[in-house]
Amino acid sequence: MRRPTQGAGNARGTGGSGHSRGSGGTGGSERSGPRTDGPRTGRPGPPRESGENGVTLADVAADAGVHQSTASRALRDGAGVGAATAERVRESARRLGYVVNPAAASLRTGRSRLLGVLVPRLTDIVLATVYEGIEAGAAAAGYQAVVANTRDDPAAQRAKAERLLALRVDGLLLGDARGDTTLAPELVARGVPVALVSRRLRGVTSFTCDDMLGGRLVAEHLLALGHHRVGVVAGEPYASTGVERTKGFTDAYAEAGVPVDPSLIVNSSFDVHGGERAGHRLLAAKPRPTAIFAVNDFAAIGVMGAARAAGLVPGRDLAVAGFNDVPLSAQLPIPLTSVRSPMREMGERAALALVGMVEGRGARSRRFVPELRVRASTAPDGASRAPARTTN
Amino acid sequence: MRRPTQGAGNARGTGGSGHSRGSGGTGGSERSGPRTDGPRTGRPGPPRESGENGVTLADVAADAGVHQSTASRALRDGAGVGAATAERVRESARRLGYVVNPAAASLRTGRSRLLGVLVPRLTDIVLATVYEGIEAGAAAAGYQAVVANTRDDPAAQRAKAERLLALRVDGLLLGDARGDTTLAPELVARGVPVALVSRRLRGVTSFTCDDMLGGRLVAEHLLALGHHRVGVVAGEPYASTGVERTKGFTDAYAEAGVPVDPSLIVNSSFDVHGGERAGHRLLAAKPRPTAIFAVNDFAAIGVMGAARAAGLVPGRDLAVAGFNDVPLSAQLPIPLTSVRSPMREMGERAALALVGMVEGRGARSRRFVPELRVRASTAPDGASRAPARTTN
DNA sequence: ATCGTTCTCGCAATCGATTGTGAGCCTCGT
DNA sequence: ACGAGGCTCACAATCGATTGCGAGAACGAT
Repeated sequence: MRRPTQGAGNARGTGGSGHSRGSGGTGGSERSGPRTDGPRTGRPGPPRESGENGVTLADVAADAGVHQSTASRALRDGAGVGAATAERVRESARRLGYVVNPAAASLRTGRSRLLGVLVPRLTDIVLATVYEGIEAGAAAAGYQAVVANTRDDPAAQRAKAERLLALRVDGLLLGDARGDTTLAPELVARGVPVALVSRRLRGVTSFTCDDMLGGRLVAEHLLALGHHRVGVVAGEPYASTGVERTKGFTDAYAEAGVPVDPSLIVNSSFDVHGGERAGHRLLAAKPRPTAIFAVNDFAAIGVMGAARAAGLVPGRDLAVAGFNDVPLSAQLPIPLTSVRSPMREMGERAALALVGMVEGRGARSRRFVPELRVRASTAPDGASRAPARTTN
Repeated sequence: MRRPTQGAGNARGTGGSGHSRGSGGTGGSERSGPRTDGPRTGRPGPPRESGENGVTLADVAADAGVHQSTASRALRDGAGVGAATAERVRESARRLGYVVNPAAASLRTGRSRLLGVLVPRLTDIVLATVYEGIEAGAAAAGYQAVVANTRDDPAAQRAKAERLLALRVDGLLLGDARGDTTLAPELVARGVPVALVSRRLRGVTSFTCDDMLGGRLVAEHLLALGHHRVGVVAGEPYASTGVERTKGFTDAYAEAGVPVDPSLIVNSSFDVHGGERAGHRLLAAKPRPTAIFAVNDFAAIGVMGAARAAGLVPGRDLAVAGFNDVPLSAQLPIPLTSVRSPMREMGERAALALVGMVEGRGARSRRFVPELRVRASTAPDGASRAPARTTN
């Protein structure tokens, strides 16, 4: 009795709910009835299976006995479609194993539901963890994340960003923002929805750890332990993470009336090797520092290696603290004192926020608060002062 | 002011190369000539900017003064298009900043140039490294890789695979194949181009390290050092990597007439924690083993931690060997003996091979040969035998 | 000078999903 | 009972790129 439209078997053995459709299928005309048979010159062959299983929206619509448009609406928000009809369509879709073709939808809507993500390198467990959060956040919002490694190389960043944009991602999440580069602002100026994770940049919404605070926490801890001559392995100068962790640390020391000797602040790469090199340099300083703060756990591990090479036992002869608290840090032979930052959550919130921007809801930057994790690598400075007790 | 459709200035000052085309534009009729003006009910509004910058193939064609089809061919392989014309089209595309819309192309061709990748977890540096290779290989072939973490959970593997398939990836690269699961074979049966990386599975083309050989290399090394009572941290039983490394190792020992005590072979997760637990168990064995082979570097680090906790110095009181030779291993306080596997290359070749399968060229499995890296963590067994010299 | 080949290029039809507009049909009020 | 107002649904037109087929041009051969 309802929409006569076409025949299309609907073989469901449902008993009642009589939507029998009066006119019946008239068994014939496959296509949409009367058609101004237009000029029929070309004879393009069909490309191939549509997608996963070849089931298209038209198939679902035919099966449910409704028009494609109705089926489409029913499968989306269901607005403007009767409850019963919607359910029938959903059932058909389920039974037929229908899966929307994102290419078709994207072509029509102009949105891909893809989020591009740029990271220095996924082999850096910190970024990998952040990415796990991004993936989860994106998925929760119905988006798919697509990552690319840029090795912190400006040219690669630009190239990968364009590549992702060519893929028509709806937005870009940058985990490799550099203070000495203009890529991020340029993208924003171009109207591309952009958000930063892990590293900050003025003028671009970002989701980061409160690195200044993190650095300060370490400083306060070392100060309480009586360390007055301290070194800092500061990371790369173009990354806000290292810069701000260092600043928070030195600010706190300065406020305590014990300014950090500038010559004891050295830059480095964020890996074990970089930390090792920096460690050697710091340990060769005239009065040797009694504690070293590395802005990254792996760099801290490198520092511990350098200490050993110098015949020092980390935690006894030299206090060492890191940052990020990667799982490995707590399992080290000499567990590493570190600052825990909610990496996964940062990624998740960043992804959700970017989706918000994409969908017109806008978003505000957010800084997550870090927590100090004291372990064996930082012990009271046996030489200069009375050890202060710290609740572990 | 958008696409000029017809005439379109083509402001190029090119002089000759007379491809004047008799009929010329005739500047008139917008649409395709005669048309049975169909009923014109709906009046759908334009969705939005097409993509990156709104430049479409039609714009390029108009700018170059050719038909879309010609422009399309010119920008692709250039087959069937005059050299001069092709160059002119390419120039227009370049100047206008044209970028193909993958959604449109995908819709028409049925192929997305997307490669789906499944890994247990990107926070595992081994897989992250493999993925770097995959990304590079895919990019080199003009494809984009899309990863998802499955945490080695069968349900998640299935869910993520379907998700990726729904995205219409052209093929799937599995880095998390489990021997106790049928997902991979099922996908193959469904006709989905599938390749495995890192782990193997009978009947599915894979790109792996020759893990048996790797295990054997470690065994030979430890045998040469005189270790007769050895333990194995074997990893997860569902991963071919751990299983085969263990088998290669025990086979070699058996062949040498020194079968490994089955009670000294314990499974474990592939991380530090797992290695630590397994290490404790092994070190509690009646006659304590003098050497332990962990099928994964992180597990080996855990073993070293367990050794320390037991008052043993790795490399002196207990030989420890790992597998994969991640960068960290060589930088450890006590550098770890490990087996180097070409992780990045494996990923790259796997991606290239998958592309080959997608494009109809097929591909054969391949096993990469590993290399032993001897370091301080394995020293001659001071107790039982005369140390054999090994060329480092 | 005429005919046949080989190239080039334009035509128009898709691919599958989305959506503004308007036409039915039902319900409810008076 | 009849009209108004609401809901539901169908129409058909896109989105942008690809492609089989055929027409026309250019060129060589006889």
